[in-house]
Amino acid sequence: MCLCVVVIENDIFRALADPTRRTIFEKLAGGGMNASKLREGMEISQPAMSQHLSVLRNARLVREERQGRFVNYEVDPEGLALIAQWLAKYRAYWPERVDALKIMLKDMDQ
Amino acid sequence: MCLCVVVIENDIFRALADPTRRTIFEKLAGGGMNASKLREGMEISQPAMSQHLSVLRNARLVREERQGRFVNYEVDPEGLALIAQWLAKYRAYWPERVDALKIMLKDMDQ
DNA sequence: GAATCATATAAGTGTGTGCTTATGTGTTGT
DNA sequence: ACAACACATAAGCACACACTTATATGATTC
Repeated sequence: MCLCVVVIENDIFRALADPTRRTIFEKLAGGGMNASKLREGMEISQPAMSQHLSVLRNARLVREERQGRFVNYEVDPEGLALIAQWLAKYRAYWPERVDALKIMLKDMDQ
Repeated sequence: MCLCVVVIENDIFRALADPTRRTIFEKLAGGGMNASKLREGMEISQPAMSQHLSVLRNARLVREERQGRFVNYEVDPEGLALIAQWLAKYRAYWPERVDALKIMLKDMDQ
């Protein structure tokens, strides 16, 4: 595995280690939106949100798109793919508890 | 989702956020072994290893089994299943980059 | 039962992380 | 041009984290 992937892998897991960032990511998974809208109902300062988004962006979990003076954020599949790739390395250990995985597979395999 | 899963989810991502712990986990994925053997070729102190294993154990990523005065460690599929479960929530975003996932699926679906 | 070995825990320390307040940058509207 | 707005960055601070050394626990061997 090349160095760059390992480095990003590190960024990904570190990004997801924070519960606030996981919440932000989950929110974005429901549909892209700008930073202000993300803050709604979250009790988080504007700089804090900006910093979290920066971390998620560096981890390829989120990507941005300028739209006028707003910046629209959305889930970046790249990061998720890298997690899946990491997880795939350990598939030998999956069969012991496949309930969640079965669902995952059924939805993918069409 | 129940609180306990969220808490463990947090433990999992925090555990994997450390590169040394990911290395330990990867080593164990190659086959269970005791803490002393894990240290071989790793340049890590005995207490540090013990602490890392404790974190991985709390995250359900690793489980222990006393064998005399040794403690054998091995991958706990529980943690991996929880990651897969977390990842499954975002499967809507997978199709955009499925190369790694395709492999994952092919190996599972038998 | 005393010495030894494998591992765990305790306490202390330097560094990283997530927050804060303050300010900078870039865009829209008047 | 300038005010208002959305967001980013800078600097500082409290706390978490990964390490260290020292010591404790628990199991084997002599």
